[in-house]
Amino acid sequence: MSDASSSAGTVGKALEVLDLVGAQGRPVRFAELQGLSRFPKATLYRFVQTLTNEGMLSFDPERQTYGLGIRLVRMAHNAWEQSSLAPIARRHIEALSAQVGETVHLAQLDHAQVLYVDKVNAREPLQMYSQAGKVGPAYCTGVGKVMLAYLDEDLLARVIEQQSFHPFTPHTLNTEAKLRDELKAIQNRGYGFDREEHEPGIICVAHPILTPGGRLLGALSVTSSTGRTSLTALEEFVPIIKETANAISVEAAQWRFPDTHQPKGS
Amino acid sequence: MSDASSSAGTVGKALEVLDLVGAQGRPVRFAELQGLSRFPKATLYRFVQTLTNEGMLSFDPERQTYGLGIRLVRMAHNAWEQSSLAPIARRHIEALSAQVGETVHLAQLDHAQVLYVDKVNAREPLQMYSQAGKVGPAYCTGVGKVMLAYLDEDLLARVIEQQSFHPFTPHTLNTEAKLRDELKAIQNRGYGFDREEHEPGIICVAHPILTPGGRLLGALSVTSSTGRTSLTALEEFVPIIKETANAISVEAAQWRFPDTHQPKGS
DNA sequence: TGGGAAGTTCCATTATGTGAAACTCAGTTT
DNA sequence: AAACTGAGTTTCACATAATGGAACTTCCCA
Repeated sequence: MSDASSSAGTVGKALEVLDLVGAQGRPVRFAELQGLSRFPKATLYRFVQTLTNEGMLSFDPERQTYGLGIRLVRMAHNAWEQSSLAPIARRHIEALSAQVGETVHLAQLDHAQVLYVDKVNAREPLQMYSQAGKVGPAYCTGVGKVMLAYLDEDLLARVIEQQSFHPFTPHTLNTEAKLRDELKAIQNRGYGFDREEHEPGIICVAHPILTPGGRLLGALSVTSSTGRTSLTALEEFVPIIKETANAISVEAAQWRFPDTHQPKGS
Repeated sequence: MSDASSSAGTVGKALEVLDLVGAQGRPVRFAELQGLSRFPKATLYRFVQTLTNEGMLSFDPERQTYGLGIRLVRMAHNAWEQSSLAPIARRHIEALSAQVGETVHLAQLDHAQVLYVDKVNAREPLQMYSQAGKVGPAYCTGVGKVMLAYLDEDLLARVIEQQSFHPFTPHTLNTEAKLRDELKAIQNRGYGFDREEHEPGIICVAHPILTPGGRLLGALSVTSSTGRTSLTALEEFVPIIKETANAISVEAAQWRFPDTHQPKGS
């Protein structure tokens, strides 16, 4: 009961361990984990055992290392398929990318971060950091700022608290005040920009995706580089982007389950 | 203590709920879940709460439905990145696909099923069921049979027990005896075929990926359709496929972690 | 062949999970 | 408008399952 922030129950702790393994980016030995986690050896050991038995972690007996398990991949495939946004948006963002000839990102807000859930590359892909499944900062990406702009104040305050405001580039908005001003501008304008705030040379126009009721679903962006085009040129695409966002939103709203209850059979 | 098969601890039960949600393929209401799960209402409720708080499930307040959460997508990205096979194999299978001009699959064995972990489409993609993250039957796919052929007898017996032997097509090997004969043939030959055993018109050549020590890592296949080519023609590719499998295997073996322990800082 | 570190098991203690039942609160139905 | 319904939520006495210090077993390296 000391910090309510993360994980009270057993399940939460187990997931914490899972994240810890995932965060390393490579399979880890037990001892490494022990050093990183707040749990005593025996406790951690049991978690790792359980998770391995459950298929959420995989154990490599040759190397004596634990990695994220294959069951996760399967689950995530389901997650992606059933998330109301990504599968529906697919063909729309493909069409958009084809029309504008640039890379398109689809993102959602995950806690205080941007999660890229899908990406369609331009014919000549940019060399950049994003990728489906990757997370990025919210305060200095086009999609991130646009989504923040459509959060209600309570949540926004909490999310802003968690931003690092690390100055990735000279253009990064590195204070809450600057960010808040930007969010107001986005609210007025209805869309936002990334002015090389996260990666030098990378710019984008981003647009929110809202339910008809105004709830935030996610955001999409058209991304390019200063070498290829300019913000002014990208802004030309806003009408098409807006249309795409709308189309996704409408389709997502129609996405009802067949009926209140389903037949029980397979 | 009735069936030790699935989930003893709390974590296991929570994951069971998670799978249940995932299995529906669409967001579900609480009542639906209740009907499907073995847990009493209050217990199930708490699980769903916990999982939602943890970000493993997402709750849509408009529709009052639960879906798999966004945290899973993030985890899966990590899983894919740190699995010893998929990221390493990427460029190899891309090269292979470019060379042979056909679709290439990379698969691993997940319990008794084939999990497709990556896929590179030919220039003209086939209309077929596979996709990264999807699972398929082991006894009637090229990659599946090849992997079975390199399992040791103990495990093989257990895995075979779990095959349905459903006759997807007239060519499906629908008995254990037929399958066992086929596995022997594969062991002698070093690679295997799919002779329209899973989907009519879909054929492939599959090759195992083994560690230098002989442990099974996965399998890859070159897939095409009877309309486009023949098994005999596909068999021509075996040397290149074998080479690719080898290259992947070698690279996977070198894939050591930097050192026994890592610095603690972020 | 001994010292040390990694990995594993034990078990008394206690925190956590459990689930029947009671409650709330819509949206019906009478 | 009062009673009913059923989904969703909360409560609380009880029991199971998690906890972690300490002891034990490898396995490696000197």
